[in-house]
Amino acid sequence: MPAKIKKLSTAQLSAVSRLFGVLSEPNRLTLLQALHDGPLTVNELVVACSIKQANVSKQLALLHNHHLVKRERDGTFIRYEIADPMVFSLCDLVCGKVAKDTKSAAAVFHPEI
Amino acid sequence: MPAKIKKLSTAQLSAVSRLFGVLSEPNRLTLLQALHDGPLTVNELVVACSIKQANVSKQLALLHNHHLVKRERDGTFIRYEIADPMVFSLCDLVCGKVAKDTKSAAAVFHPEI
DNA sequence: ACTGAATATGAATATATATTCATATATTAG
DNA sequence: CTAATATATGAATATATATTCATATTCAGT
Repeated sequence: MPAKIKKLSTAQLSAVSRLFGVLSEPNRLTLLQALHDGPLTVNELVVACSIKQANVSKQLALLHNHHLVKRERDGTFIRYEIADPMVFSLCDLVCGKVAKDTKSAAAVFHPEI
Repeated sequence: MPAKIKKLSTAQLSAVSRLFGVLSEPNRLTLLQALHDGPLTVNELVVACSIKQANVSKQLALLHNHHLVKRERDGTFIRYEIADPMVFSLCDLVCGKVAKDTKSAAAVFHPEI
């Protein structure tokens, strides 16, 4: 029997779901991943991720609104960086899950005896 | 300087984003939360969560496709339960993040000195 | 086989979100 | 102030997703 948990209010649930929503877009994950090793400017991200500049700007704005990245001006450049490394914990968990499911799906076709 | 990570392929990124997407919907989170304390039938979920039956069925199907819940027949009933408690780890992380951000947002209006 | 109850699903609609282009804003250098 | 460059944003479009209603399916009991 699982331990009791404090149930979230609908407001909390919608906040949580919104944050998950931010992570539910491949381009945004790509950007976060690119920022893993350190800060990058918008244009560096455009190049590194092969995403159009307008799109990069918008996705970064979204990530920034949700406090997942922070930014710092450097002349005409703006350097973005990870604001909360927690995103990587999240991605690790989900990634592990995905890997496990993929593996067991594969096992259906190649059962081990 | 953050440690190097193995970069995910675009296929992996899209799988990860899809799973986050599953968690990006308040009704689905409500259903998962309701299942936290143990298995429930579809109708019990309909009542507990105040979501229409057709919608509950569809969201459960989605959760099932992504191996987040499993089901078991019991006569005409179908009992759903959490398949992977990892979802609660995920929710805890995100919930903590949301709480922190909410708090610091509030601090803007009520700075401590 | 028929009935009633539980669950699932197709079609229609509404709503949100991503993407792109064109353009605006902001900053620095001259 | 002007030009050049980096970034952001508005408008338009395309695409996906949630929701609902009506109906189909599945199972137990008679």
